[in-house]
Amino acid sequence: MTNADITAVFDRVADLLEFTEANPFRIRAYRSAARTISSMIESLASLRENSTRTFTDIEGIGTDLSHKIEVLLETGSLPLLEELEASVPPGVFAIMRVPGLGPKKAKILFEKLQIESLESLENACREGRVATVRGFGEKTQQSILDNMAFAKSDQHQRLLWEDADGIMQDVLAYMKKSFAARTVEGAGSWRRGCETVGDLDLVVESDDPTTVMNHFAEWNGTTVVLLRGDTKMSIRGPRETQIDLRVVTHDSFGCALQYFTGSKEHNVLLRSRAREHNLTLNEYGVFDGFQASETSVPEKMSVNVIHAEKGKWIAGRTEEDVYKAIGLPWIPSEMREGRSEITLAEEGRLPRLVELSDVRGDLHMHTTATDGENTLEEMVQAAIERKLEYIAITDHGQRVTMARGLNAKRLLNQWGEIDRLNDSLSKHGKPAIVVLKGIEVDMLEKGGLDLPDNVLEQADWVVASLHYGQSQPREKITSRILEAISNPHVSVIGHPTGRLINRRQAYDVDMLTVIQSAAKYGTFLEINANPWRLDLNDIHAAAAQKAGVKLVISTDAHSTQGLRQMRHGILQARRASLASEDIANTRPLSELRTIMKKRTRIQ
DNA sequence: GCCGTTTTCGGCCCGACTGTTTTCAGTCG
Repeated sequence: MTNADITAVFDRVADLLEFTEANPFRIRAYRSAARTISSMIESLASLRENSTRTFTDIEGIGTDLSHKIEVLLETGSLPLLEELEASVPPGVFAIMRVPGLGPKKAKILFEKLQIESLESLENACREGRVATVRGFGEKTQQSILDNMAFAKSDQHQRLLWEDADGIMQDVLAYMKKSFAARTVEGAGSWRRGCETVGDLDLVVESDDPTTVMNHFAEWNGTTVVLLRGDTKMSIRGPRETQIDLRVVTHDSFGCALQYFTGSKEHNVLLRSRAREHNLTLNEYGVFDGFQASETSVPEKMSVNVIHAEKGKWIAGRTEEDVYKAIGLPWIPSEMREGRSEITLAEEGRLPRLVELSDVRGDLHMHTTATDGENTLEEMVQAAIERKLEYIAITDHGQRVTMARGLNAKRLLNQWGEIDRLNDSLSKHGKPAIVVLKGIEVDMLEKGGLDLPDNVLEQADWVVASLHYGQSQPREKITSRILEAISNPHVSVIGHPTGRLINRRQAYDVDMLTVIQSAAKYGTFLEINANPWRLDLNDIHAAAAQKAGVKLVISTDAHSTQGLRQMRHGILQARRASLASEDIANTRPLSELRTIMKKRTRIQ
């Protein structure tokens, strides 16, 4: 069983436990363990065989879950899961896809009306039977019918960050036009720079929530208002995306932004930490004591204070204030995943994360010589306009026949063109840009590369990628990649796992071994900035950095527009807690060449 | 089900909104 299999089992157990009135903290324990395991780079199976560590050394795994992992690795199944599957009717999970129906209501509907599919639920609503059940009413019945089409649709894939960003920029620009809105910020997984985004979150500072919410309702992207209270409102917007708005006062803005940025796990840790300091943290502020009196809350907060907190208000205007109040420096939003960021912050070891402006070169792109849309000259011109100091032209090698991949003759011709281009660029002193002679070679199905070493040795930069035979077994794929890593002419492994977000799984590769080998040979690993790829992902990139591997963030641009995708790779690198010094293409070209020479000395 | 220098038992983050109640449970984030 792989880590992904065990993650799936624990998540499934948690889902099923929701129906059994189990202790919610027990459910949380399964979810938390699943999350931790899914973000481990080392497989549990190999940890069991090779390591001196035991499963209980893993945060959130105690004796019970440790034993269950043993059973899973040994037998491939878990008795608890089988018991639960037998006791929970299949089909209730479909019912929970209706907004507003959770495990409790789904269970009641099954027990009272024997409903276990969306179809039987729809019929029961049309016949008025749902409204007769205690705890349900006419409004709930109508709401279920209204949401039936949404629940039946399987178009609920999370948006790519790039697509979410398009919607976010539109709605931010629109909300900033509201005269009642003093500050408008996007939060949630968009602000954390996640690969994909489920819904969008907006936080607005204002003393006049009604006006702000009216403005929101009138946005031309709003298709339906899902709910609306005094300070909180949700709409469905473009591409069926839910957009949540919270309106808060000046004194609460930092806390609200922090809270709605998440992640949930980060917030739980932060609030626990606040309690340890005898403080309470919520979206309105940091308060002295667990429970205190209503009187000392600032008057400006009166709108929000009805249910609330009572203690002395200490902080909340900015995120910096909030973190400071609980004894921490501000933590960049991309790091807030509840992994190790709070410990790093505590110990003053937060890295200065890499920024787009640190990037000096782009080392993976295509031209019309293969499957690019723009010529060599156009790509170079676009790179100059983006103020890059160097680029590598890396068209496909000959194996990629669909892209008219280059054989040795055509490649050498292209390199001749690049030589002439560099000459003309440097005719009047220091060139605006240096163009490296590169190639994206293919790691062949049977092993080896699709161009010979005597050609590759003439290259400035070689990307090795795997495009064919992606369904080969783990050992075979891994050995193809290890062979390329040890090839002295290969500079970097391109999109090392091959996954396409929402479209194609990563091929099965032993990433721990790949990383260790890349560290040994000084071969770089790529963070491919294409928004469908983002490959390596944050977990792998962080593990690579820890192992001493240098990373390269590349656009893999197939057009001049594609060069703009660098920002996605930067976000991914920031999620991996990477600093500028971890990224090879933030170096001046002379330094990059030095790092590359170091690796040839290892041979 | 996990965790621990106040604890091996008794905690575990916190609040808005809705619909259904007649004071609150369920859902969601």
